[in-house]
Amino acid sequence: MIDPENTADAMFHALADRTRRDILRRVLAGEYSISSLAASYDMSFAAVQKHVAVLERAGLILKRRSGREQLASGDVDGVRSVASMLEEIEQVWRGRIHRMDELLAADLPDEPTPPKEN
Amino acid sequence: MIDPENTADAMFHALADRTRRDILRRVLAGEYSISSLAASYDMSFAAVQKHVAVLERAGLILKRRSGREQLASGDVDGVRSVASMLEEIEQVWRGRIHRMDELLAADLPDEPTPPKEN
DNA sequence: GTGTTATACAACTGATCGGTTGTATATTGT
DNA sequence: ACAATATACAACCGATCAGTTGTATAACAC
Repeated sequence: MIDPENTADAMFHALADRTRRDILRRVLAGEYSISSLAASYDMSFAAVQKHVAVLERAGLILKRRSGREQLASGDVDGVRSVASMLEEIEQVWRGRIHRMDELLAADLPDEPTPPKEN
Repeated sequence: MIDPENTADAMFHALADRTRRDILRRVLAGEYSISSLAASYDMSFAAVQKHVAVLERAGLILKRRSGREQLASGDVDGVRSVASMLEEIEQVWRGRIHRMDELLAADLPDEPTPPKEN
């Protein structure tokens, strides 16, 4: 189950909810117990607990026990791995531009390439 | 409906499905009709059509009519705007580190940097 | 001990999702 | 004119989702 596509599914799904994105921002700024997080939202404790579980399963946050509290903190490496997935996707587009450049170079063999793109 | 949170919902949701991510990679590499895309997947034409519609609503692809065909191509600006959302989220974490540094600096008021000399 | 707080988890519900089939409407090729 | 192709869209279905309530357990405070 280390399939990167499954990981991508879980990460993008976790990010596709604004409450979860808000929780992620909070716990990236500092450690929060689930109760203190739950106090910030107009929904039950159990609902917030589920959101935290989704973020944890996606590898976007880490939990640490401290007595009876469960402290959550954002996992910046998880966020970065999502960013690198997007970079890979964008790289496909750069490949297209590159191929277009080569095609133009073949059609106009004597033209020094004008500066391109971005 | 220019709420950036709604946009984020739509974009992350669109990316949270591997078939849609695969379609996005294809149409970032070049223009494809919906039929030609549909031929690549083991599902009905209508299912692929729905995936393309989700990607289009999320602002990740553009469609262009050509006769009876609908040609889809990836919108790299959409992909980049998702990446910048992630950068903003990661920036929250950088803020935490920055505050931690300031706290350490306050505890050690005479050491601006930790040089190891002497 | 009692009572309160923090968490975990199961069961339920309405809404949305990802897929299907079927039908309708243009467009193209003959 | 006709048949084949490309798309659009509605209706349906099982699965998952996002929320709820309720119950159970463990760690504090007194």
